[in-house]
Amino acid sequence: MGLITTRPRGTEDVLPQDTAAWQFLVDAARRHCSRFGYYEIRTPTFEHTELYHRGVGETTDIVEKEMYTFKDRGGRDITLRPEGTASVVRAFLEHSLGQAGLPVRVFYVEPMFRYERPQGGRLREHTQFGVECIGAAGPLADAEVIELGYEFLTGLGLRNIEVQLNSIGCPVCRPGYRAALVDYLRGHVDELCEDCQARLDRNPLRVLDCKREGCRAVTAKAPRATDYLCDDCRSHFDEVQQLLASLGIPFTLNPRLVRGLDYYTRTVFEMVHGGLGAQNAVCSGGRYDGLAAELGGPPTPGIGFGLGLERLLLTLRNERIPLPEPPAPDVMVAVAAEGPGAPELQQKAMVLARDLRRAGVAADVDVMGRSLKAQLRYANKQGIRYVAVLGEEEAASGEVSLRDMTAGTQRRLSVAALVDMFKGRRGPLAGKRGG
RNA sequence: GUGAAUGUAGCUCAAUUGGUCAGAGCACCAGACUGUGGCUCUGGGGGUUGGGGGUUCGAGUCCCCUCAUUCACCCCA
Repeated sequence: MGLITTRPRGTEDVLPQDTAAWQFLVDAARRHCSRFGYYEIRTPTFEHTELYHRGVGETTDIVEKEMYTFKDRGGRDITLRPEGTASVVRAFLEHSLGQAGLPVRVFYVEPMFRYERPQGGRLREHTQFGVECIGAAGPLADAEVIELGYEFLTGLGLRNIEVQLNSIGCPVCRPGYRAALVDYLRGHVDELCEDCQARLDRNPLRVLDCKREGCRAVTAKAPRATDYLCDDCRSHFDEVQQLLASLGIPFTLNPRLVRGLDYYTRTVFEMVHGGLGAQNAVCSGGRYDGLAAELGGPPTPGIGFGLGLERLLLTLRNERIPLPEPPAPDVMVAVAAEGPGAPELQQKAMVLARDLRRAGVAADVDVMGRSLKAQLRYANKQGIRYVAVLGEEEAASGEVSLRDMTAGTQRRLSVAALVDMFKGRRGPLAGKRGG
């Protein structure tokens, strides 16, 4: 394969046989969100690079090494969106969306770009379904957002979704915790891996989710964020848990859960599913009470999550959860053409197909000029159930021979009767198609 | 960015220790007494063996580089 017939690394083509499943997922997300009173928002695919430096944080992996950043022809510093929350909060501030009343509840389904080494369930371009609830500071909003994500996943038929929950405090209590954590870790520096030794100064909380055995052994006995929460954070976290319990959403507390983005405060969560390999988080999010102010707007609390659709699709397929296949046309108009009369019959076939389509029927027609046998083979392979054969004889009497490919039966009927027969049908018949 | 494995027709894979080894199955196209699919049979198209360089009389088979894929790490959706 040459360069021009190969897609860029970490990207994916969604082929015709897969688009029905994609549309189903996106539709499901939209319906689900509208049930919760969330409205769709669309933001640009690229933003000023500064938005992510300020919003996501200078020391995060995303900003340090994963962004697709470039200068446009006007010399502006631009970055392809690596995550959704910063853009949404930016739009919230730019358009003063809060004026319409709080909270502002929105969702999006948009592509994200991160320069990472591709792996199962991890791409350089992926699609994220995310929601944001902006303006509500209390635990009710946390519970609502988590409920929305959890019900979405289980509603698709997924079993064994594990909700992991933690609280990483706020500007009041986190410094104290951070100091305690650093203090503890300093006593075990030599047991930490190189990466974590570097993290100690830059972003000590991140040492907690290191997977290396040595580090895990150290952090297993490290102070926990939840033991250092201030009174407000403590009660907030307790109430979130009570609410989840009363909503019937099972969860487990994971003190190692810290999330890689700087804007998180208080509640952070992930929904994981086994069978995804190392990339097992299908949905994750948290509260970001300081983000709006960080971006120069009035202090405004918020909470949301991001959910990777490629990863979700992978999980659904692994779990053998049935997904829609693209429907085949209802009927195909085939031409039984012999000799000099062929062009005229082909024209009539095109006209008949047009009339069917005008009547709302999904109709295929041969454009290859192939033999009747080949046309039938084609119809069979495409899963088209009915073939209307148009030959000299039929054309002369304004009829077609309608063949039912499933039953193997055939009968003559007028063109008008054919259109009527399909006209009443609601939606295309299901059929198999492609690979 | 680190480590490992892999890379032969659209797909799944063959090809003794480097020497007719560029093949098979499926798929595709076309035929099988000429207006009819699915089954069967016959025939056909299709690959500069990911790309580049090197060793050799000769490389898909050995060496180097590069690109890509997969898995793990890093991290995340």
